[in-house]
Amino acid sequence: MDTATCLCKSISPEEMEMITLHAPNEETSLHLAEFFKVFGDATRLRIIYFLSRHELCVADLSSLVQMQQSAVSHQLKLLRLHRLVKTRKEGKIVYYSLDDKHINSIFSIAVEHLGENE
Amino acid sequence: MDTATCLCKSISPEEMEMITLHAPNEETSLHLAEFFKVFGDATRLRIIYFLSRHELCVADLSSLVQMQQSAVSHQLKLLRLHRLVKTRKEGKIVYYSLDDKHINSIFSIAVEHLGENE
DNA sequence: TGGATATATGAACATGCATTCATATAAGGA
DNA sequence: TCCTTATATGAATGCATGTTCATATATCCA
Repeated sequence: MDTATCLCKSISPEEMEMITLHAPNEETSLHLAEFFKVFGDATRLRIIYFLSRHELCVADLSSLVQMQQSAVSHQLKLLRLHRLVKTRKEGKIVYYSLDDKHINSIFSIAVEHLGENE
Repeated sequence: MDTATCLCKSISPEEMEMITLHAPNEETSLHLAEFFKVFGDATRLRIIYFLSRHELCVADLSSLVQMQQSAVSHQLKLLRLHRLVKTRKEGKIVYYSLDDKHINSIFSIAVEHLGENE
């Protein structure tokens, strides 16, 4: 692991410098990675799908995704932490709904990508 | 874990049925999750960033992301598997470049999301 | 052919994380 | 107040995965 000089001589030192300078810093790439990680789980994706169709309580989500209430609660906590869902409490019942308008755009692009391969 | 009937009575059985019927099947959500998982790692994100700026050989990538050549190769293999990068061989040197036009759109949306929170 | 360089890859290891189980909290009803 | 129901949460567990080390393959050069 030496300094970032181009070994292949296919790219000028100036260009190399530019690329390095404008690279996202460690913090930024970590944040981005954390964000994408949230979508990297089938259960969470299904939860997000159901919430995109209708506001739902935990029990309903639990039966829709066919997972234990505890598992769903844990996942919802993570989604809340990343501000992808919001809650509304009514007595004992907590209603969850989506809290991010970007989600659908991100999904459609991902689906496009998958559609083009194979 | 019982069948998907609405427990909260906040949503009609017909609507519940519709939501369930149109839900992405297990295979689809798994594929989507796999796709997002690829972006859920800071090292891979940095590799993708550098490749978005310039075609690069493994050694250059290795010094740019400051990781061992082996680690970079492993990650590149994963990116290749998901058809996010493509390769071009010239003698001993293998040049990598991006092979997905959706990547930038996905990134800009993610950055938007992060920008809006805090 | 032998050596050097660029890249790929398998095994090992450590860490992260999704799920489960048990239990806590909170609210409503009897 | 006691019981039931809805949700949250901490600890434990098992599996996935990123990195490293050692080594294999492939290409170029002398």
